[in-house]
Parts: sequence; C-alpha cells; structure tokens
Amino acid sequence: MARPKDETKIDAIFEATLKLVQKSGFNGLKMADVAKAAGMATGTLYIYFKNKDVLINELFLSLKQSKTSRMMAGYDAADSFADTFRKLWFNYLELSLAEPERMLFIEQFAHTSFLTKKTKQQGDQMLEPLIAFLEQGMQKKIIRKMPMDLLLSQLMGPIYETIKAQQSKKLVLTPAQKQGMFEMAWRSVAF
Amino acid sequence: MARPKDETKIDAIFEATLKLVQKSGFNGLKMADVAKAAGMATGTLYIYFKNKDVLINELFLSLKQSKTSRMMAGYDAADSFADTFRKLWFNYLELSLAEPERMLFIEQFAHTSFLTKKTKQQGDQMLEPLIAFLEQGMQKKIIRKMPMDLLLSQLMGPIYETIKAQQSKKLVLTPAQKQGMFEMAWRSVAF
Amino acid sequence: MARPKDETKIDAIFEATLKLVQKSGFNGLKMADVAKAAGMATGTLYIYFKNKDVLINELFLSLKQSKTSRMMAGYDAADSFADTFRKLWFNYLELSLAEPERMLFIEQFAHTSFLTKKTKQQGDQMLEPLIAFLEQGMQKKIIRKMPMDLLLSQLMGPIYETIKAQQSKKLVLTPAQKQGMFEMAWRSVAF
Amino acid sequence: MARPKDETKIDAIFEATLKLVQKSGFNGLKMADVAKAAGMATGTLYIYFKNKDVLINELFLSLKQSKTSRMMAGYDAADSFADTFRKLWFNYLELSLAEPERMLFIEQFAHTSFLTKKTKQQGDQMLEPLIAFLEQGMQKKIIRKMPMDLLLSQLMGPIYETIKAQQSKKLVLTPAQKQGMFEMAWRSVAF
DNA sequence: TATGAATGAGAATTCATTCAT
DNA sequence: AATGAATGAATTCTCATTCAT
Repeated sequence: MARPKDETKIDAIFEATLKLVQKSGFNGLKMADVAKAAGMATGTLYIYFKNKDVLINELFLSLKQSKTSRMMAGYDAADSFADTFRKLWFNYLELSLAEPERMLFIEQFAHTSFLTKKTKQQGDQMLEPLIAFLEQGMQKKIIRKMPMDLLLSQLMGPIYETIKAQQSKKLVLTPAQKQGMFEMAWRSVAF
Repeated sequence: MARPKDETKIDAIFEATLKLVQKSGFNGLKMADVAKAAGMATGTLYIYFKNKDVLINELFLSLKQSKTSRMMAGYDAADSFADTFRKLWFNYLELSLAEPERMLFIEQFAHTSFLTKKTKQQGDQMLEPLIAFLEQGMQKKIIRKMPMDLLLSQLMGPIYETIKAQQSKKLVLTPAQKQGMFEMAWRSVAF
Repeated sequence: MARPKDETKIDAIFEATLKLVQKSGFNGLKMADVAKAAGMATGTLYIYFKNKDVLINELFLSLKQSKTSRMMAGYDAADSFADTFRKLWFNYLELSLAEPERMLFIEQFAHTSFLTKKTKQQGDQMLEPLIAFLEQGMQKKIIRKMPMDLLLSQLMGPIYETIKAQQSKKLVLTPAQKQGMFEMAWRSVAF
Repeated sequence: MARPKDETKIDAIFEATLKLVQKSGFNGLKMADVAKAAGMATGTLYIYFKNKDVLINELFLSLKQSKTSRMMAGYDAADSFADTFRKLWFNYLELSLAEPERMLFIEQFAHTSFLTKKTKQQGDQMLEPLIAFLEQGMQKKIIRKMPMDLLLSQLMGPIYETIKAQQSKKLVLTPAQKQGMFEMAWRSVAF
C-alpha cells in the first residue's frame, strides 16, 4: 500500500556512482554526492545498500556480470573455435571501448581491498564459460597450452592498457588498428 | 625550505607508504600510520613532504624512475634489436615479479586523479629511451608498425595482469612459463 | 483528529516499547523497532502517537495509573491503619516483583527530561490517595511526622533498589525475605 | 618534545559530561557539546576516550571510585560498629546532597546497557570494603541477618530517592530531617 | 629538525518523521 | 486507517594538517 520500492533507483545509484568514480576516483566518492547525482536523499541510498562498501561490491558484481554476459553474447558452440575466439575478442574490445568507465571500474577494483573475498569469488565464477571455451582450444591444440591465468592475462592485459591510454589521451582506434590488435592477440596465443 | 638532506627518512617513508598501500589499499592509507610504520612522528612527515598528495606523487616518480632505469640497465646500442628486446623484456618481467608491490603501485596510480598532470608527464618522459628503441624496431621493420601506445599496451598489459593474478593467487612462474610469456610477447609484435 | 479507537494497537505499541526499553535501554529505542515489535508499519505508530515523546509520556502515565490503582486495590477505610499499610506495602512489592520492567520504566523516566512537566504533575496526582492515607497515619501518631517526600522515599526506595538488583542478578525473594523487608519498612517509619 | 598530554583535560571532559547529562539527560548528550563545554575541539575528545561509550563507562567508574572512597573516609576499625555505621551513613548522605549530579549519574547508569559488564563488575568491587563492614555487623548480631543486596537496597534506596526528589523539587534538608533519616535507616536494620 | 597533542572540517550513517499510495 | 519508502537534519567519528614545545 505504501510507495512500492522503486527498483530503477538501484540503476540510478549505480549510474551515479560510476560517473563520480570516473570523475574523481574512488577516493573522492562521497555518499552524499552519489545521492545527489542519483536524484535522491542520502538516507535513501541506505535503503538500497547497507553501506558504501556494499554499494561498491554490488556495483562491481553487476558490472562484471553484464560485461561478461555481453561478451559471451552470440556464442555458438557450433561455430569453429577460431571464429568464436574472434567474435568474443571483438565483443570484449568493443564493449571496453564503448563503456570504458565500466570496464575500468572493474579493473580498478578487481584487486582492491574494497572487494570482499566473496565478491572476488563470485566475479571469478562469471568467467567460467569463457575459461571453459579457452580450455577447449588448448585441448584441441589450437591455442598453446599454458596456465589459464597467464592466458587470460595475455588476452585481457593489452585491452585494459589500451583503454586506459585511450581514456587519458582521448585517442580513437581505427578499424585497422583494432584488427591489428586482434591479430597480435591471436598470434600471441595460437599455434 | 629546501628538501632536508636525510635520505634515510625519505626512504623509510616511501617504504612504509608502499607497505601500507599494499596491505590495505590506498583508501586506507593514513598519514598517522605511515609515520608510525616509518618510525617517526606525524609531524615529521610534513617536514619531508608538504602533504599527502605530494608524498604520493613523489613516491610514484621515484618508483617509476627506479623501475625504468633498472629495466634499461645493460642496454647496449651495439646489440641486435632482438637481443636487446629480449633483455629489456626479461628485465621488466623479473623486476615486476621481484617487486610486485612497487610495480602495482605505479600501475594503480598511473591513471588516477591523485597524480598531477606534471607527474604523469614526468613519468611518461622516463619511458622515452624505451620508446626510441621500439620506434627504431618499427622503422627497421623488425616489429610491426603501430601507434606507440598500442605497442606499449600490448607489451606491458600482460605483465601487469600476470603480477596482479600472481599477487592474489600466490602463483610462482616457472622458467618455462616465463619463456612462454616472452614468446607470446615477441610473436604478437614481430613480423 | 481524535484518538483512534483501536485499543488493541495501543496496547501492542506499549508492550513493544516496554520490551525494547528493557532490552536495550531507552537510548536504543527506535520507532522503527517499536513498530516492528508491535506488528505494524512505522507510519501506523504516528496515527496513534504524535511523536516519540508523546508515546513515552503516555506510556508513563498509563503505567503509573495502572500501578497506582492496583496498589490501592482492596483499600478499605474501615480497616486499621496498620493493616492497610501492610496491605498496600505488599501490594506494591508484589506488583514490583511481578512486573519489574513496568516498575523500572516508571522509575527510570520519572526524573528524566523526556517527561513533560504536565506528565510529572499528572503522575504525582495519582499518588494523592496514598499520600492522604499516609498523612492520616502521621496525624494519628502511628507513623512518625516527616515531609511526605522523605516518607515516600523511605518506603519506595528500598523496593526500587531491590528490583533493580533482582533484575541484574536474577535473584528470587523468599516469603521470609519479603516479610523481613516489610518489617524494615515498618520499623523505620512507625513510632 | 611535543605538547605533553594534558591530564587536566580528562577532568574537564568529565565535568562537562556531567553537567550536560544533568541538564538534558543522557539522551541529549552530544559529543560536540561535551567538547565545547570542555573547551576543546571534538577531535580532542577522541584522543582521551575512544568513543562515547568509553567516555561514559570511565566517567561512571571514576565517580563511583571517588564516591566510595570518600564515603569510607575516616573509617577506623577501632571505632564501634554503631559509630562507624553512623559515620559512613552520614558521609554518604552528605556526599549525595553535596553532589547530587554525580550521585544520580551513577544511579542512573548503574543498571543501564551503556555500561559494559566489565564496568559493572569493577563498580561492584569498589563496594567490597563497605560490604565487609556490614557483614561484620550481621555476624556480631548488631544488624539483622539478610542477603547483602537487600541490606544495601534498604540503606541506599531512601537516599537515592531523596536526592531525586530534592533535585526536582529544590528542597533543602534540615539537620533534624537528616537525623530523622538516619534514625529510620538504623531502626530498619538494627536489632 | 622532531614531536605528537590538538584541531575542525568533512564523511558515513542513523532515525524520527512525512507522505504518496 | 495502514503502509513502508523516502527524506534530510543531526550525530558520531576520522584524519590530514598545524603548531606549541
């Protein structure tokens, strides 16, 4: 009978948090600012998130979830490994370029003490489909055998670094450059 | 007031800062804790560093300086490009593995609003010898032509990601794995 | 707006308040908790009580009323002073032992700034029959002459202290001990 | 070499706290007000007391300590039981009348959830000399045998109630009334 | 220089009360 | 009447920085 709990508020809070973290870094993130940017009273934040840490952790998870599922979008087990690899890699790149703040938020916090162990764990779990796919590639001798962590680092590291550089230097990648990046990624890991 | 001479204290402060940032993230870095860990009074910190931001900026530059010069150690213009590339790459990897906290401090802050523009600029300048070297490789058609930012991202990204993973998961790289990483790096950028 | 009729709800609120005050002290008394413990929404509280202070004041008066009238129960002007004194004193003791939370609530708030002057006054008025009775005893030279405040303090003080001790130490009084307490009370004030 | 920690600040804080609790009850006690009343910055409070609860607990203990030792002042094992009893009782009464805020602070908090178990325990310990004395009186058959809690309640209850009444009604006790109170106390417990 | 007590602006969080449903 | 989400003023506590010694 009362005002129903407004679920769009969560999105507004996430959006505001992201925007503010991007603008002034995590350190400068003030709950009061988040509330204002999200168009609500401070206290309202605390209806949806128990405290600042929880907000950060849930935002992280939400972003990681969305990012991961969008990367896996269009995954078709019937396609060849190489085709799928290319598709996933480009998904990830375009996602990163289109929403660098989201990507960098994840990157920035992934190894930080803000995140609880549980959050890190849950975040890792989301990568399982990707890991399974890559594992398969190694078994089929399409890509080289190596510990999964190294493989992921090899593939994601350059993308992260690129969007960081792009962020601070306002560069724009041409299609040819993207293609070049992909080829580097592929050459580095393929037999 | 000129910078006091006591380099011992400065080192102690840097060391303490690094240790604390590693332990509880930058967010939890308190000047009082730095002072205690460095074995001095809070006030003393402010004799050596005007404020917290200056401390962070100077530590960043000091680390970047040291890291860069150690990476370039043994650089000999007479060596072949490939040999030098291998030497520099391994220098960088070993450096990163030996002192991950230092490396991650740099990485973590490099794109952060804690750093002033000037600091970022000075940090970039230190990379010039490396950049000149890589430029040369591109001109000699030994490595592929691409914007320098992409090249650096391609080479450094995987190393950063690897040490992050190594930090949180306590992995140790075998010599064969290191060699594998190098080969991926080389294959990705060489003609 | 006249007081709504639903006495059930008022009782539930009183009961919940009492329970919570006992558990975590007045300081920790939150309206939201009262509402939950009373099985209703926060807003509903405010239909029955204008605000927290009013709730406290009305609860106080209600308790004092009930306590006083139950103490006076069975008062019969035809009985001897001594018999009546004994009856009233035991009524009060048994009441206090049976419902210490209620008694302590009154005690605890009686001299507190939560209560308005009006409430205190109304509370005092309820004691008038008792005061008249004691006054009579002094006039008849059955009990010693002294200011009424001193007399009341002498009679009630030990009972309050006893139930406080009993509360925190979980003691149980034997009939002999109760009798002993009565004798002390009587000896202290009787000629 | 720095400003030495100023121990008189603790007294200033205690004094300010007491004054404010008396004025507006514990509920209205704001740390900012305490600081202002004590003539220092808010932060300074937290140098001397970790938080509000600790402040309350330590003040309680300090008051109980001082009150108890002053009550026992002049205790001489060579004196007769009755003389000592009278001396202690009057010490307690005069103390209570002279510093009712201090006494009521103790009374008010003694059974409250603000106090930790440890504090309550420590507070109880301070009464041991008094308890030993009274025990002795019971053994010598000078005062009646009963559980110590009842005896203490009987003796202290009337005093507490009296100062509460005195506080709110601004009464002043005459010497004859004090003597009357003592006699009631004595008659109630003596054989 | 060195110290560490003192400062006080600022941040997170709470909670009595309101109000849209 | 009843609900409970929303509000935002108020409060506790923190911590970078200053300054008396």
